[in-house]
Amino acid sequence: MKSSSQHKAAKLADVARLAKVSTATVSRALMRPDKVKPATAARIRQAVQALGYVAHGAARALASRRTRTIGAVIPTLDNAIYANTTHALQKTLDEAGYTLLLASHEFDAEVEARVTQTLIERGVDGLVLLGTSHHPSVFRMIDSHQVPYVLTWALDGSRRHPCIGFDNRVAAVRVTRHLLDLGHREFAMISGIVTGNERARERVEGVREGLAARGLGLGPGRLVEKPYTLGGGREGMRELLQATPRPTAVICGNDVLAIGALAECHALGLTVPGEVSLTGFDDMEIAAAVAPGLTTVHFPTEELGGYAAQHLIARLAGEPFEMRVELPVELIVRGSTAAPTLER
Amino acid sequence: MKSSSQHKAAKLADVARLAKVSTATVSRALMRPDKVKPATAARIRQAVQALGYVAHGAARALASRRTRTIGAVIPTLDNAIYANTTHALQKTLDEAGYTLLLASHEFDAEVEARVTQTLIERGVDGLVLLGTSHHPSVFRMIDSHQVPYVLTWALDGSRRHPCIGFDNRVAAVRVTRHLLDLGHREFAMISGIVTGNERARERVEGVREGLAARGLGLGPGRLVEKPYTLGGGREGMRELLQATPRPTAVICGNDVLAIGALAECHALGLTVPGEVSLTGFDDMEIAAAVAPGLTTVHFPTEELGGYAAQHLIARLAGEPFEMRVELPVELIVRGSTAAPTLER
DNA sequence: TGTGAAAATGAAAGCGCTTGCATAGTGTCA
DNA sequence: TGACACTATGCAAGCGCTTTCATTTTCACA
Repeated sequence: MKSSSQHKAAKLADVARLAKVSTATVSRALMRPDKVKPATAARIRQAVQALGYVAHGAARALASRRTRTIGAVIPTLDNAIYANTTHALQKTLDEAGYTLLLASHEFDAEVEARVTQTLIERGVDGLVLLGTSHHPSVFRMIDSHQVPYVLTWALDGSRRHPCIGFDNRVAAVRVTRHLLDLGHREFAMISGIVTGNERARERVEGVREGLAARGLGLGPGRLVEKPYTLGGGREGMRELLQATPRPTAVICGNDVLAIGALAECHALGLTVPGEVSLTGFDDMEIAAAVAPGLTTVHFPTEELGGYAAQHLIARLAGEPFEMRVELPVELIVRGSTAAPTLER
Repeated sequence: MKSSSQHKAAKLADVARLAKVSTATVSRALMRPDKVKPATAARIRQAVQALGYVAHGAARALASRRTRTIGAVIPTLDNAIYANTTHALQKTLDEAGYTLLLASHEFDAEVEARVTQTLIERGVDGLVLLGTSHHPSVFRMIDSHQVPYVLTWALDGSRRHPCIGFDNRVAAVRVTRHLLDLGHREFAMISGIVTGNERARERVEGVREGLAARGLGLGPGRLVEKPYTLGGGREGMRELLQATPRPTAVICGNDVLAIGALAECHALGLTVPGEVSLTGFDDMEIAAAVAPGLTTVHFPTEELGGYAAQHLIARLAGEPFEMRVELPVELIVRGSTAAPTLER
């Protein structure tokens, strides 16, 4: 805690000198220990220890032309559901010796393009993108720098991009059918903002499709778009309640919106599921803790993170990889949905 | 989307050739445009555009000995409260041309030391650490590499480290006093895991201090330690309810624990605040949305992120900086606390 | 139009590491 | 014990950029 402060950080040459070998050998001892005689390796390890040597990442990256860094661009940190995926991603990468470089863009396509450029500039070896819709310059940059990448959370319709994700449309169909089967006929939806977010869009489409199959639809004033916040959910609920006849089933674009909507129902003295049934998507931990429990769709988000990491790790190691992986989704029925009270 | 795929990424020399200037001039045009004649700069800009040139970060870092990267080590991504801070941090850094390198350790001190080393290896220009307790090797590495850093969320008692944070102890005293003033005498606490987490520890100390001032204390069986999850809160609540007399006021280590505890009360048919008053810390968005609203302590977490960024930006620019900034906390009283029902 | 100072540019030396190739050391088998 | 096949190490050439220093241009003013 004192001596070291004076000196500048040790470099490879210092270690080499102390261990009485060349820098080449030290480098090898650090990168592929099996290429070095055990005795030498031990001597080097000692020197590293003694000097507190830490490799200079930039120099290493420049010389080896790899950074052992993977970049991930996510919409926002402020959503536990991405946190799950990101955590699994980080963990799996870490175990393989890669570092995760994380960037978020708060649902702004321009910002996304900028941070992606920054990541490429930082020399990431691979890139994890969330969703399938991206600023054209994103794909252009990826293409011109030949950065291996994988799209996540959604499935690429064009089948041109490697992807690992869920079928959000099917998930929405399933929720809708559940409500239809309970007897609901008056539907409404609080969607997330669909601009540049095909996950949100597909969920709306799925609901429409599910309804259409029974000759129903989402009439005017029956679909509102709100940011993925509790406030958005409350506001959305308030707006939907203007319409007559009042919807008996409100499908929310994710659990956060649904819990906001639930809070608003409580505030308004509207019983759930008595007067209105509510559903979400994502199955966050809190969906089970609120009262009543939230009917929602479970997405294996951690698995997703692990798979995304494995995909890139395999690719970077020159191994074969899947172009398209679809993960299963599951409807979770809890207390927030029930048959509508027939009183008309 | 086609031509570029063939070539390898353009480098500085290619731009220089196309613009008919030296690499030095291109570099200057990119770094300090004012040092280059406008006409030349325009020509260079054009060449950059035409080639889709993106600077090689590692080379740049190696030559300039700065990465314009700041590292942040946070306990977990899976907590909206850190997401707030992190987002503000990222935003402020971004505006100053810095990139945030984020790492989490899931409350494991060994992992924290490892990721910190990785960040230093990656050559971060500065480091943001969360909390004041860290593995000794963390400070050793920081010290030997002379990395400017700042501790956040808590205030360093030793006054040796630059820090920006809150007085968690005082926050806890305030909550305790509020409950005492309502007339509570039977207290219990669900704390977060205190090992290596002085924020959690200080909150416990604050509660003890607040109680001691009125001649009370936290008896055996009245303090449980749980991880910061909803499940932790539920479990904690269940355990505390074993004791007799039953506590009338339960102080939770953060809002997540409190909401878990609230859910458990609902499940057990225990009314809040009728039979038991509940409080949290952090004032997450959801604290206002649950029913009843959660009494908690608000911490200006976004401000914290902004300040931390500014601190490092100033320092790296050679400007003066504050060694210690304390941010104010505020008690937010909502519906989850009330006077105890006197029935003994 | 000539002069000197300031502005703009270029040449070249690294930044700290990896890695291909050459060389030295080690062990094996006849 | 000598020759051969490895294995372990060293040498030195970059990786793509920034930056110092020297040189050339430019421009204001006389």
